[in-house]
Amino acid sequence: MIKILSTKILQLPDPHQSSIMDLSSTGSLPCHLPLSLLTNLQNSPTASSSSFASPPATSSAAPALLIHSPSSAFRPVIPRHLQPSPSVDTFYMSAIQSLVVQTAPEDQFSEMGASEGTTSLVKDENASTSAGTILCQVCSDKASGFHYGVFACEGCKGFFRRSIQQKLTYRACTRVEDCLILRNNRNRCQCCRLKKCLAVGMSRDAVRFGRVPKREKARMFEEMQKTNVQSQKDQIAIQYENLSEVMHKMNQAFITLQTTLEKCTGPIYSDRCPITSNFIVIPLKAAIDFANQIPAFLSISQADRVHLLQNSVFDVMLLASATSITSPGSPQFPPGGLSYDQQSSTSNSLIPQIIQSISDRIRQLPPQAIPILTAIAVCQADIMPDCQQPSLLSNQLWAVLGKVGGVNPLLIGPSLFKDIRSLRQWHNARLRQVSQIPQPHFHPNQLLLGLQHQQQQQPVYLPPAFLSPPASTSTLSQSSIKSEYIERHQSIAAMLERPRRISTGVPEPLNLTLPPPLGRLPVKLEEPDEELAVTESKPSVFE
Amino acid sequence: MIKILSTKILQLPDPHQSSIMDLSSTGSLPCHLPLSLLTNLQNSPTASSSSFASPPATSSAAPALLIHSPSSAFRPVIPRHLQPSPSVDTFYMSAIQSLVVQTAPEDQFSEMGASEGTTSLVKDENASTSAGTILCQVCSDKASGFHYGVFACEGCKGFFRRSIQQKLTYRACTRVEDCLILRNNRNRCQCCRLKKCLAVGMSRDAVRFGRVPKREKARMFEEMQKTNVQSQKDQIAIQYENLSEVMHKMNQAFITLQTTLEKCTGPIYSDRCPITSNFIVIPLKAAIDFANQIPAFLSISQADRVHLLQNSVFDVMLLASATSITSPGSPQFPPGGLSYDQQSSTSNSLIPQIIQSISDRIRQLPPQAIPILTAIAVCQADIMPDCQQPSLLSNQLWAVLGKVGGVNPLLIGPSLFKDIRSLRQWHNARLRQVSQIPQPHFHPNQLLLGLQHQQQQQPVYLPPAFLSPPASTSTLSQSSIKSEYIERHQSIAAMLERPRRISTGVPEPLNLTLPPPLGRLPVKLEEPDEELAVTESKPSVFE
DNA sequence: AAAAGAGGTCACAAGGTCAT
DNA sequence: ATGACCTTGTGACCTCTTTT
Ligand SMILES: [Zn+2]
Ligand SMILES: [Zn+2]
Ligand SMILES: [Zn+2]
Ligand SMILES: [Zn+2]
Repeated sequence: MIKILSTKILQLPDPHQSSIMDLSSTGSLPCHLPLSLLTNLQNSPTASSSSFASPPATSSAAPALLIHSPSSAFRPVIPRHLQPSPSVDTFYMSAIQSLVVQTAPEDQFSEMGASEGTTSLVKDENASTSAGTILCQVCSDKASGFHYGVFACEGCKGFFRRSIQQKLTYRACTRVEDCLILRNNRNRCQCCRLKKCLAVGMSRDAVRFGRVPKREKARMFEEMQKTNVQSQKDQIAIQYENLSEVMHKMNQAFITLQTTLEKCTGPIYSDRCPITSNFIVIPLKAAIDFANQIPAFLSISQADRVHLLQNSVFDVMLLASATSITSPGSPQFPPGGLSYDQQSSTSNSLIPQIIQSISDRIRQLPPQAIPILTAIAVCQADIMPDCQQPSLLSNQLWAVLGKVGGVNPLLIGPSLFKDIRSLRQWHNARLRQVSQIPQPHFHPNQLLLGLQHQQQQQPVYLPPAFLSPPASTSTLSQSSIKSEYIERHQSIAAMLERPRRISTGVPEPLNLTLPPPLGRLPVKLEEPDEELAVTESKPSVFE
Repeated sequence: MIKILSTKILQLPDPHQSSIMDLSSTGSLPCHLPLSLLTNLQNSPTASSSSFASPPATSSAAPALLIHSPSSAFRPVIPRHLQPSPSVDTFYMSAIQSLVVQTAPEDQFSEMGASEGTTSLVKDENASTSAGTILCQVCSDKASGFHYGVFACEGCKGFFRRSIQQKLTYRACTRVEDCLILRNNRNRCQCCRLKKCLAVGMSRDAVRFGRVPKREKARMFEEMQKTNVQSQKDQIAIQYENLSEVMHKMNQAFITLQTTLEKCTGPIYSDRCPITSNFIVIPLKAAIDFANQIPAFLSISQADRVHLLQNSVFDVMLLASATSITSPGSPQFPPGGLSYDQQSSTSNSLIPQIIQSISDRIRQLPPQAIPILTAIAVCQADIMPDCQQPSLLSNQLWAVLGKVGGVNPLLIGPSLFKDIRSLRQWHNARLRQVSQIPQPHFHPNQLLLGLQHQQQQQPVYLPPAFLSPPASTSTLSQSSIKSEYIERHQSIAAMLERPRRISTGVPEPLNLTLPPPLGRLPVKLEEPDEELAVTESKPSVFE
């Protein structure tokens, strides 16, 4: 019995350093925050699956929490037992989901239990690496079958056939004969393509005709799985080949993030639909835009992207605002500055101190390390055991960090993330706790983080959806409620320019390398078409 | 037990010339060696069974020659009576075994006598020709039964049926209508396939229905044996059809071997695990890689391959380094040149002279003959009476040698091999003799070949494992010692990239042959076939 | 009945075609 | 030159028939 050794993910920087802070201690040190945005952008508990079991007991009894209830339509009540994850701040969860998914869900299909239409659409788009489709062992395109002994796409099959029929010899590689062969670039270097074909075992002697023996199918499947893992690695690695390019891209994205965040400080007016407030959506969008600029971030699956972003917006905001150019460490950042409320009974007054400490530690790092650290914060926001793509990505980022930042960030990074995560968890717990003990005349976001306004102008109201139950679109059973959410998300999506959709997950590094359309164009017979040509056996024009 | 009648192997060049050298003579002529690698890569006695009884008599008198004792941890002592074969350099034996097998040894199976897991894996790969399955008389694939008067596989059965049903006429053969029909290429020439079908007696009139009387089965079995022998021949012959291709492949492999050997000269440090030294493993790997590039070498059984390589590494090194491009006959090859120690009491000082003489003779041969000669050295390293595959292979190689090198190499070759074999035997005897009297402060390789350092830089230490008892994984009974070896071999395997799987000549591309243990058994069980194959004396692995 | 081959079936791959 | 389709086999399984 041959055991397939799992491709061990090498964890570059092991977080062996322990946290230096204990969030359970108390104190009373008021402190100005340069991080006011944090008070408006929250995220969910880190491990949502672990908190599955026990939803808060008080949830179902929620009375009228808010005085200014903008519109009760924004607060659909969904029975707890239908909710898979009892996260509180479902508004942002849903908003992030919408912003990431960015494709209009199709209502007509989403009713059915298995969510046939929507789910398959979304899944098919980028789950080709992990799910059932077989990939070409040469270029990781979709394989059309088992050709010359390996799974190969039509392109590689034809290429190899031509190569061996007329014993073609190609011009030598312009590089070191190590070109990564992917769908996008498989036509750039014939030499390396043929080399890869031979390397994966293509051979005229290995042809297999006829029906596939059933006993071999399972083995083929295993083989294919390994290839998929490899192609995922390649897909990620190829986008980190050029270090300076990576750094430039990340720096630009980070600067954009910071400037966007600085511009969109403002109050949330409770008398308007909160979704229309730029104060809420723009920062979210900025964080997502930044994440999308992380090289190869769009190569990982959409579900993972959503999950990662839902768990890392806090961290991104913290890192971005702590090193903001206009307010490097000074409390000038919030126009109406906020400070933690040390009077709040349940608030931990050490929190401001901790935030300040974290900010200081961040600022002591070399400036070029910050964007990478922020990217890492996104990519390892949560441990996702069933998918290693984020780990591959964060490993790449750690490597970049080591190259540009030296050893110091590598050492500081893990403990820094640990502390940020602790802070995030405290924050989330606070959020949950507040939503469970509603008060009359409750001023949401004062309690939410134990904040109070120092300057009484510009009251900041959290949107009521903040306290809504989660609106996970895949688990909703009531269509009316669901469509409501869908409407919201569509409004969000419509407000923002539609990001380019990631075509079929893996092999599309978005704007990096545009695949030149070679060969005959596919006729593209969409499968849900009418049966116009189904009944007739051959609608061929030659007959 | 059924013995396969050996088809008389025609010995092309009969080694009628007698050896010109007598290794028992003595002398004292120091000599530089251009063959320093030989001092580090040894192999076992040629005929292990014959040298079983009497180690050299002078062995017991060796005094303490060496001062530096390497770490004794590498010298596990196993009682002599546990060792089936008294070969000394078991380290290399085991290493070769590991490198050839190239699959991680499976401890759980190798304990049992029949070696259920590992052996069956190995056997299945290339012993299908000799074992109990009936082969198709047309293409040597596994026959599915008696079709149209002959044993045929499903493919040939269907092909013939189609041919006679719709009286198909195929396009004429592009060659001389002499294509060898084998499983791998049976679809390349329909013309010759049909011709072969008719040649072996396929006919619509020969159909036979119903149950087969047991009387006939014996006769069928004999028929099958002939088919097996023929298929082995074909399998080898088909890989020697294209002479230029063969030559190109062999030349490339030989050049790779030489350059690899030249690069990995260096000392072996006794303070490190010798297995991690490239100086030891890389040359071994290079020799094996060269052998694997010999056309049809991988078509012979794995056990034979191991045996041949274990007995021919010495010869390969000698041939490769004697004709090394960078040091053609000059002593520049070893960085710290070595010479034979004429002071050693038991050393035969004629040896350097002999090596020099052999090297000179090798270099007088046409250059294109050297790779083939080296391949022949591998393939007829030892006489293996129970299997004629190596003989078939070396016959092919002799034929190639005659074509490209003319008659001279054919005449010189046999005597050259005889002398090399004598040298090898002397060398092995020396090795054995040294290892049997371990001394404190023993310096292995000075004694091993009676060498001393002329220039004191770059001391060359043989790894102590050189003197270890054999580590044949199947015969070791002490698990602790065994695991030690296994650990070593795994480290070897891990250090080297796994060789590409060969899809060429071998009937099965290696990893595809593993039966999947998933779910229920394949629809067609293997067992009923065996009754047909052999009457009752089948040592099936399934029983 | 049981065994075993003839013939059929049809999932599948090699090779050709030709718009791109 | 490429690659999406197409045609032409191929052969693993299946059913059916014949024999013991
Ligand atoms: Zn491909
Ligand atoms: Zn290239
Ligand atoms: Zn056949
Ligand atoms: Zn032919």
